[in-house]
Amino acid sequence: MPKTVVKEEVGDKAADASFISDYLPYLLAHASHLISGQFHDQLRARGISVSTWRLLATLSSGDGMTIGALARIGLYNQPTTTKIIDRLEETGLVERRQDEKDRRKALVFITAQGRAMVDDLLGEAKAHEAKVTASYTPEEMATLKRVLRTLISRLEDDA
Amino acid sequence: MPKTVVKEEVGDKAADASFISDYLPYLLAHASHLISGQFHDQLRARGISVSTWRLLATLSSGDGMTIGALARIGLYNQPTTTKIIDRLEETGLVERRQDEKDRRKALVFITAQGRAMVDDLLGEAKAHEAKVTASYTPEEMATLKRVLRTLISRLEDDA
DNA sequence: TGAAATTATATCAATTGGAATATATTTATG
DNA sequence: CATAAATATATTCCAATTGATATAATTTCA
Repeated sequence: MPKTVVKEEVGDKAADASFISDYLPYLLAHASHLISGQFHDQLRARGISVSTWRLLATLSSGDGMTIGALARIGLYNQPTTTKIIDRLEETGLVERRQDEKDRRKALVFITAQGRAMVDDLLGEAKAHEAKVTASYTPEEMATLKRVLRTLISRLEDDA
Repeated sequence: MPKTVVKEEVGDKAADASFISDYLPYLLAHASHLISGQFHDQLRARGISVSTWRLLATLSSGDGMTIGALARIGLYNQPTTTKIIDRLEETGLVERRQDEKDRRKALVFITAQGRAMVDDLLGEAKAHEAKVTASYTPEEMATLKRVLRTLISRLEDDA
C-alpha cells in the first residue's frame, strides 16, 4: 500500500499544480491583469476612468483615427468605442470631425485639454512601467517584448 | 530646411511607431485579448459564457475553494464572483457547502454535470493552445511561460 | 445601376464594479 | 478570562459600463 501525500492548501495562493498555471492564455491574462491593475489604481486615485486612459493613449499615437481603428487598437468593440468617445467629447477631451473624402467616417482628434491630460498620464505610465520592470535587464525586457510582438502578429494572422 | 518624411496611414493596422507598441501592459493586454478572444468565439458557438468557462476552469484545479480564492485566481472581484457562482449553482454546474470549521466560508464544488462540461472544455482549450503555439518550439514556449510566471510573481509581491 | 461592403450609431439586455452591509472569527485589552 | 475592537468572508444594492443585435448612411464594385 503506497503512502500517498495529499497536496493541501487549496483555496489560497499556493495550490497551483493545475491546468491554468501552464495555460498560456491564463498566464497572459494574469500578467496583464496585475500590471494594468496597478496602474488603474493610480488612475482611480485621480478620478480618471480606465476607458478614458485607454482611448486617449491610443489616440496619442495617431491623432485623427476613425472609430473603427480606435476600437481595433484600443481593444474595444466598435459600439463600445462610440460610447466612450461620446463621453470624451462631452468632457471636451476629444472632438469628432467628419472625413471629407469618405463621409461614413468620423475622425477623432484630441483637444488641447485632452493632450495635456494624456501627456501627463503617459509620463505616469512610463514611470510605472519602469518601476515594475526594474529587476530586468534592458536585454531581457527587449526580448520579452519582441516575443510578445511576434505572438501578437501570428495571432492576428490567424483571425 | 530639412526635408521631413511624414508617417502616414494612421487609422489602420500599420501606424505603430507609437507609445503603446512599446508599452509592456499594452503588449500583454493585446496578446491576451487576441488569444482568449479566439477561444471565446469557440465558447460562444456552444452557448457557454466566458465567466462560466473561467470559473469552471479555475475550479478544475482545486475543488472546494472559497469564493475569495476563486476570485483571486479567476481574476474577478469578490462580489462579481458571488454572482457568477449564483448562476452556476442555478444551472447545476457547481454547489456551495458551508465550511464547518470556519462558518464564514462557502466552499464551492463542481457537480458531476459541471465536471463533464469542464473536462470537455479543457480538452478544447488545450487543443486551441496547441494550435496557436504550433509555430514555436517547445523550448521557446517553455521559456516564454517561465518569463511570464516570474513576472507574475514579482507583480504579486509589489501589491 | 443595384448589390455588397464599410462605417458609425441606436437600442436593449446583461454583466460588472464599487460601496455598504451582515455574519463569523480572531486579536487585543482591561 | 471576558469582552470589545479589528479582521475576514460573503452578499446585497445600485449605478454604470459593456456587449450583441439591428439599423442607417455612405461608398465600392460587379
